[in-house]
Amino acid sequence: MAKSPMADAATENALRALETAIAHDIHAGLLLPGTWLKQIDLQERYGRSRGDVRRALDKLVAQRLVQQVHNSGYRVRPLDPKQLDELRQVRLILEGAAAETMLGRADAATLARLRNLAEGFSLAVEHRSILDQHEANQAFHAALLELCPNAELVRLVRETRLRLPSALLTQWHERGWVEESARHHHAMVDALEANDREAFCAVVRAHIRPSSRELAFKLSRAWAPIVD
Amino acid sequence: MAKSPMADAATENALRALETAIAHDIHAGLLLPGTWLKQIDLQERYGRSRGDVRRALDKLVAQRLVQQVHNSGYRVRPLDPKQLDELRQVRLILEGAAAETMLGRADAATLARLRNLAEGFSLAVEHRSILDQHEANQAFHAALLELCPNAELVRLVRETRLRLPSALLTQWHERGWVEESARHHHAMVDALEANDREAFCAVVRAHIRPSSRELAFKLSRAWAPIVD
DNA sequence: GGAGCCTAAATTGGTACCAATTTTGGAGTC
DNA sequence: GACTCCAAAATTGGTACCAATTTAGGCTCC
Repeated sequence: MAKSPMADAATENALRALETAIAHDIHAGLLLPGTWLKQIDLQERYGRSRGDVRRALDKLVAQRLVQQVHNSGYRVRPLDPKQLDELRQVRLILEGAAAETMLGRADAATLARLRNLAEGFSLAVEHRSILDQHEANQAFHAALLELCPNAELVRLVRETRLRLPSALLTQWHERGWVEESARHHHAMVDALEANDREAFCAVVRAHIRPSSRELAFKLSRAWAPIVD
Repeated sequence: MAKSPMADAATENALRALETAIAHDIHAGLLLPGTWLKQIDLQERYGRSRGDVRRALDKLVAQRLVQQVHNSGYRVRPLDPKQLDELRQVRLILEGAAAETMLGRADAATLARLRNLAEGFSLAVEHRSILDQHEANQAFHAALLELCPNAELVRLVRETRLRLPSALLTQWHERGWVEESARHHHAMVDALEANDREAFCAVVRAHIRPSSRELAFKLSRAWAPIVD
């Protein structure tokens, strides 16, 4: 019988789906940093076999979103303040560099789509739940990243963003931050449309800027330091 | 009985060791891009159980050094020219940013050590095998990276470097390249000692500069494109 | 009443086995 | 002689089982 790409894609997607499902729940704040991820619980929660759960957890360990302790299992990785600050710096480096590559690459249709997504986030900020805001924000940034021609850079940006518990961060930030983020999004599209490199990069950097030091402290002081 | 950190470290190191052993053989050119990594072969070659081999290969897949094809197994990931060029750009971004953070951080002892390693590479270039040159080069850059205070950035730089088949690259480059690399190393230490930011960053960038386009073509044309 | 120890349950991690799929080798046919 | 088809061997990937370790609960002793 001939090869069956359908089945291949199905199993591959199934495994990837579990991986992203767990990651999503971590980002949504359902699984807090420090939580122990018992294999039996995950197996029931997501309706998968234990082997699948183990493989997915191993992937998440490789992504540094989850930590494995021998004979104790997997836990959501608690980030210490130093690490959060370092990741913020890495985001500045990577997303700043990615921004440089995006100018002059957006056609009218793309600009319209980005405007739509920016407006979607603005609306979510006003009327919807924090989770919806999170989704809208991710949608905008995903669309923005598609402008970057360097696929490897895009992958690194995505992975780095995935390592920060964004849902928790926005939730705990000062009130004005989400509104400012919405303004940033519109400013980014404006700068892209005007092909203004300086302005665009400045906004991208400002978008990452907020210091998460005191926040990181709140997030981390309850858990033991990481020793890997 | 009390916890046994020794045993933990042992098993952990054992797994990591296998992972790095395979990665090393890939970089050394013993396992060429496109080679199928049969689990039985690896199991015999490194004297490990099949489970260990599978876990190590999964790690390498996560590092994008190895590719997994369902029902066909694992193969050394063939890089296409576009990807090599993109990785070169990412190296410029990351190592350039890392260089910015290194200035004013090297004390006399560290400078002496770096000089020693730079000289070690120069000697290897003149008198030793390509494999030794590769080792000496890695030793110098590992020591240099220790100057960067951002651990996350250091990790990214290491991972990105590990994704380029350096042994093959240096082997096939034009004759003068290794000698120029050796000069670069000395120039880096000089700039660090003089605390000359401009010069240091310029050398770091020049060290990555060589275009690998025609080389990438040679490396990749024999194998099918990557479709993940 | 509280601390310490010991037993039992639960959880993890590794190994062995088995089914599914691909590949290899050979026989038969055009 | 070359191509096709079929069967056997080999390899992969998943599942189930089992040992090792940790954790929880209860009992005893101080």
